[in-house]
Amino acid sequence: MRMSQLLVRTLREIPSDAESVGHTLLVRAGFVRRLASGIYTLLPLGTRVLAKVEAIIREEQDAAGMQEIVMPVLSPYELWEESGRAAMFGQDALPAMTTEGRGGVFVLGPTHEEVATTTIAAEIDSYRQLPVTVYQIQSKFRDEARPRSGLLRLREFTMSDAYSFDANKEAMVASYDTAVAAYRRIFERLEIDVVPVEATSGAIGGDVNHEFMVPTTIGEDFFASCSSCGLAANIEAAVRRVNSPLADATTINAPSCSRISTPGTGSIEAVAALLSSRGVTTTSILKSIATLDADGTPTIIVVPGDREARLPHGWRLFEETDFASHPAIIRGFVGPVGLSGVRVVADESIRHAPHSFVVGANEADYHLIDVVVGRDFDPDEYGSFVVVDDGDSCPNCGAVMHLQRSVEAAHTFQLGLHYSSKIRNASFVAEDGSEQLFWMGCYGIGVSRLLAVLAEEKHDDQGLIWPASVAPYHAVLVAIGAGRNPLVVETADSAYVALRAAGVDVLYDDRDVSPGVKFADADLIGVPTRITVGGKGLDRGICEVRSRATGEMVEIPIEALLAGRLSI
RNA sequence: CGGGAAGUAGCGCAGCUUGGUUAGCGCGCCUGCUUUGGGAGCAGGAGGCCGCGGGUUCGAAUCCCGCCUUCCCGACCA
Repeated sequence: MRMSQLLVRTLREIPSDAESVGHTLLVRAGFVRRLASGIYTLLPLGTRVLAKVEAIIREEQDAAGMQEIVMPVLSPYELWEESGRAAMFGQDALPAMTTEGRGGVFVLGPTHEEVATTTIAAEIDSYRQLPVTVYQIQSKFRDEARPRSGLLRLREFTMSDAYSFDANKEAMVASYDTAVAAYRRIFERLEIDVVPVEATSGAIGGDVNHEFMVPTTIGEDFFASCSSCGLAANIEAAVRRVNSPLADATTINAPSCSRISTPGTGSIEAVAALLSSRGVTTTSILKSIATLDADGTPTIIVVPGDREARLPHGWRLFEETDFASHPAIIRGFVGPVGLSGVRVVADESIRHAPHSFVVGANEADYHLIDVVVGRDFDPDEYGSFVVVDDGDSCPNCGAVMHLQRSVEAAHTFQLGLHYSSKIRNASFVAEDGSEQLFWMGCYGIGVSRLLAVLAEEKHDDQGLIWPASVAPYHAVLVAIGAGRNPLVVETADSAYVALRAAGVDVLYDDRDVSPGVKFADADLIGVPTRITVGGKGLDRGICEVRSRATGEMVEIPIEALLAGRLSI
């Protein structure tokens, strides 16, 4: 490509809407432009990178036996009612992306489990046709409450999504492992360091699943990882080990519990402040959170006052209407003592606490003091119900865990029968002649997001530094003094032809601008190899070849360049 | 959805407090000349619904009200 023709405008100044360095560079170097919040156009350079990332994904998934298909962006609303996800996404998310068409309502797909299941169900009748894994690379639409950080969190973005169909659980696990292995190779080729972590399945459903996290400062996610055994889990799924029992109820010397007036203290901090004269701190208060568990059963989660409660997957916090229908539970003064008909679960760490606690009295403006766990209330269940923090103990080996800020680059799920049991006719005839449901898996890579991650992780003060595997061009040919030196033009033109003939993806900077501009743009855009042809070098029969990443520069004979070679 | 900030030329900004000539500056763009190995110089030029609507006023980029959009923090999140 001749740069004089390339649709690119580099910006010298920092765009006002860009916060992260990586995104700033993508904008300054002319890869992307914002159309609306969370909606971006990819200009030619950005498009080329995206295409190269997609090509790698295609190659590795094809090699793994996965087959590419193209499913529609639009899907009938009825399909989402069938799977139950119309209700799950709720009043806001799906309708916001719904289009009224002739003859029905169609959803702009946020993901494609329903469509994939329907598609495969129509094509596969027999176990003999299994296993099969299909994938597509396509736009997805999500009603993000808050798009952010450029390409990191978009309302419309490109995703590579794959769906596996198997005859039984063992086969599903095998397909899952195959897909995960393909993902690992993809990230290797992209030169992106990913950490597979255990995760929660969110709105997708299913049991076993992993996220591929990229540790980076622009991450909006956290995962906990063990410093010793390597266990890693998303913050939403991570649990901790509570070490050594410390005491039990019988050894605590506390008077029987009593009510105390605590007007207007709807928070742990307020209670601690009010009762500080009694030596009460946030750690001696129990935080009681009213929730509905995955089955809709009212459940109080009890955790130490200084910790954040972790809601297991599928649970949700009480809303106004829930408090209204459970009058015994008083917002701001929830407690585990004396509640009948309400399940209480507690974090393991309070089980053997060596002291009494302050808890909500389930009465407005009152708390209970001198509450002893095991004496005054007995949780129905103990578990790990706090959000893991830096320094907590690994549930596996007990070593210290650390939190890592990161971006979710991919997510893989073993769905089991989650969708095939809901979508009609998602079954096949098994070897024994019986009708069986598909065992499914689904897999997604956030392709657009990878550009943001790459830009953030691969740059220096001068600009972007693309890995060769995805760089928009392999090399940039810079002609110095082309406007006044016919020999430079002649040589550079010939080199451009020769390099292309040799299979080098080359960007030829033939613009009539100063050398400084050409060098600065070459660095900003981040093409891995820069070839400089100038009058001074021509006099000596050489040109310069420089590595963007290392700055290393070698001189090679003009003849080598004209033969399409970039080394001596 | 809660909190904060901001909308003035393609991009980045000043002007607004204290209303009043023709709304400025830098980058970019166009023309000419000079220049040419790390974002050149001189001269000339084009480009504005001052986010939108209403109000106050003789007069509004500037004051008041409403709305929209964008960014940040949080909530939420596949």
